[in-house]
Amino acid sequence: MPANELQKKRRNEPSAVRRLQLIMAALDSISKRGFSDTTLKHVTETANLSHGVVNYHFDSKEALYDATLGFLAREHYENWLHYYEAAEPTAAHRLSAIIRADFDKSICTHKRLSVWFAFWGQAKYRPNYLKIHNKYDNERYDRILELCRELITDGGYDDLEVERTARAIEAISDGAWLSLILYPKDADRREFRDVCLLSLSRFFPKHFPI
Amino acid sequence: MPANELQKKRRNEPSAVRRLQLIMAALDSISKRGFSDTTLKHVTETANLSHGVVNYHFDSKEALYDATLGFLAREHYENWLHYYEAAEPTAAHRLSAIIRADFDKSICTHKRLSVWFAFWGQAKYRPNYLKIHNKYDNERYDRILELCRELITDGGYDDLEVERTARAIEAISDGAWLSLILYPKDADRREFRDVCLLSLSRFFPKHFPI
Amino acid sequence: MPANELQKKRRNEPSAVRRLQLIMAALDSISKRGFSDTTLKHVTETANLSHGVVNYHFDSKEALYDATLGFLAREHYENWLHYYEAAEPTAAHRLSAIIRADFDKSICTHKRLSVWFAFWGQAKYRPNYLKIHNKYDNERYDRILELCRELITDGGYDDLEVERTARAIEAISDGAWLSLILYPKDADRREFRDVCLLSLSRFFPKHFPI
Amino acid sequence: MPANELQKKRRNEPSAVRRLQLIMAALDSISKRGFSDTTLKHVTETANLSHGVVNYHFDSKEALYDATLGFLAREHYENWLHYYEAAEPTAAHRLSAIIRADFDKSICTHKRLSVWFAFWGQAKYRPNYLKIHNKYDNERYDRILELCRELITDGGYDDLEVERTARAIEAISDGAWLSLILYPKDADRREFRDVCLLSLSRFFPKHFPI
DNA sequence: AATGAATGAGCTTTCATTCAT
DNA sequence: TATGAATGAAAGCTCATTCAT
Repeated sequence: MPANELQKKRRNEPSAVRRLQLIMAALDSISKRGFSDTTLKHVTETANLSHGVVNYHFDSKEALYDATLGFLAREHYENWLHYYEAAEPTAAHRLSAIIRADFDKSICTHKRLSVWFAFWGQAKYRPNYLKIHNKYDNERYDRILELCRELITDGGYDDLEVERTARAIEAISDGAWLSLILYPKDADRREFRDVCLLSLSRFFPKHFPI
Repeated sequence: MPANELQKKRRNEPSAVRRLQLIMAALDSISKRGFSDTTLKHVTETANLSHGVVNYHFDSKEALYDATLGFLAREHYENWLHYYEAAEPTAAHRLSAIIRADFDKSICTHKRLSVWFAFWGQAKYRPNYLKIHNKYDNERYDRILELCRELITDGGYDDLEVERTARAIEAISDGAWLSLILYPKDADRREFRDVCLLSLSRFFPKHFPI
Repeated sequence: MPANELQKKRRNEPSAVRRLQLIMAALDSISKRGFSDTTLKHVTETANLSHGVVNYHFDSKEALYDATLGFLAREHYENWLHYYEAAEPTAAHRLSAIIRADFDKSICTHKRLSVWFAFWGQAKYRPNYLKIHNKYDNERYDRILELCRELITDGGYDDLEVERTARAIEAISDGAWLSLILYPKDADRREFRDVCLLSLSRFFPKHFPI
Repeated sequence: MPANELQKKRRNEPSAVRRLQLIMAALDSISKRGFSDTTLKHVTETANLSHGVVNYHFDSKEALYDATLGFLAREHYENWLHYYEAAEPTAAHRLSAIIRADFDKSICTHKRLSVWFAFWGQAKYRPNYLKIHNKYDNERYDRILELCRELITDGGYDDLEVERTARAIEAISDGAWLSLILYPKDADRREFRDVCLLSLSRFFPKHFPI
């Protein structure tokens, strides 16, 4: 297809496509340069679009970032939900699925991880980010909590307090991601998945025998 | 104290004092506004100094940030080392001490945590930050690893792989911090300390009975 | 013309027009204030444009200065070439033309002369300036050299060394410009043109009888 | 002499010595970096003195520059006067002496030339510079004029107009300096001296036979 | 006399946003 | 819808000058 055909084609694309195109470009640029060094010029150049287009499709740079985080959060949500639903319908398999989901090849990429941390680094100052993130993530915690409750009841782990257990499990998978960013050399996606699974087996040894 | 007294006092302060003053102001401003929204104007206004001082005492804004992270990392280092040395000289007590140190009142403040994450959010794009951070933090991991090895040998936890265990423990305490930032409402310093200690007891039940 | 008409007109001007506009404004400002006291604020105010345009159309202030010198050098080049080509096709007329060109009303203005010396005053420290200048000026020297050679052969001035003669002639016309700057009161464009022509007649008396 | 002796000694030096020290340092820095890139920090570092010292000995940076140009102009003046007085007391020898003086090893250095042009590049905008320069240089022109008058009368060069001739000779020696700056590669002090002397011989062939 | 920390006006440059086309 | 020239606020940084010591 000659260049001007492509041009024409792009002209007529519906707004939603253009928005997604910009979100992907933002993702790319933030992952490469970080948050504070990403400019709209970078984003539009990455997307091969003109400079003015961002403020046409988004109210502001902030709005684009909100949408980008929204995309990331939704993608994350859909991924673990898919793992969850595909797992055998036992609490142990489901909990394991939720954890393993976070280390899926499509989710646990360098690019995405660095953008996650870029956002988290700003979470405290941008209530929006926190809101968008929690909107999706609270459900994950609730699900983990519920599964822990089932396992504790089922396994008779009398000394385990449900909430603390759920918190610990969530902390471990977040911490694993942080390690993947901070020690990119030695860190490996699958290795850290196994670190998390090892932890599960320590909490629920009857359900996760080694 | 009248203004010109203050003026007098400020002049000819040794350079190190002024540097620390600026670092503290940077810490304050970053914790309030985040990384990309902090300007030198904010910093100098917080420190009640003139605009030009920063570039007099530091080569650049970047250099001030390096120094700020350095301060934070060193403070963190000295804190856990102090806990470590004050603990009873057994592996279990020492490991517990290193973990508890991270939740010390002086270290685990909202202000500091938010700055930590601000830095981590940039770690990938600023090799400097990573270097400064790792310079201090590698030793902590090594110590954790060593203590895990002792505990595993001592307790006969044959099914525990040392490195993975150490990684899990480190991940849990990092993840706890992340939770403290992301869910500031429900999250409590002491609660998350106990989450971490609970995890320890799951890994080494003989050494950390509940 | 009402202000918003002007506004309209200014928008979407082709880039080349805006660049030239900025170059002319730079020329103006440098001629008034000199090199080190010219700021982009002066330039944009002279051009009645907003502050940001310079860095939109030029990479930097330095790049604007390069373009300004380039403009000046090219204008100078085209001027003497025009004189040269319009002259009767004899060596004597042509040499005279090249010299007289430098004192043309459009070239030998106070404004331009002062900018030339502003640049020359920086030539040693900015290799760029020298390069741009020499790119055009070398050809002038080569032409002078060639014409001197013809005249010497033709007139049998056996005691004249070609290169030295050409150098002397070039030096005289440069020195005349310098005098026009240094003694602006007594100095007159036409007077110094005649000083140069007098010198020609001393070097080649047979060709330039008085 | 140990360092602190030197220190002591410097402390007690009279003001004039310190002023000269700063002027030499300014000369050095301007010749290396040019006018607009020279800062007082450079100057004081070159002079191995403390930052604040310039404003103690001079009213302002401008005042230091005035003094620097004054030094240069006076040195130039004394140099040609010395040549003049040392020459055989004939008009021809004296004129030749004034010209040759400008190419003396101590005067015609890269360093000094570049500073001269830096000043000339600013001459138009700083009446002070022009005043300081002319204060010394007018006398040189008057002397050249007088000598030309003698030579014209003596040699019976009836077609030579005195003022124009003097102007031409002055222009040639200034232009030679400009060439030495603009074409530093091929240009040689002695070569350009000879270019000037060649010109003299063209104006006054009876007095300067080749 | 000399020092060097401190000041602050003013510089160049960046960049989100606007808007005529 | 899309473009990209234009805007101008605000950033980091420089540096002549001041001044307590």
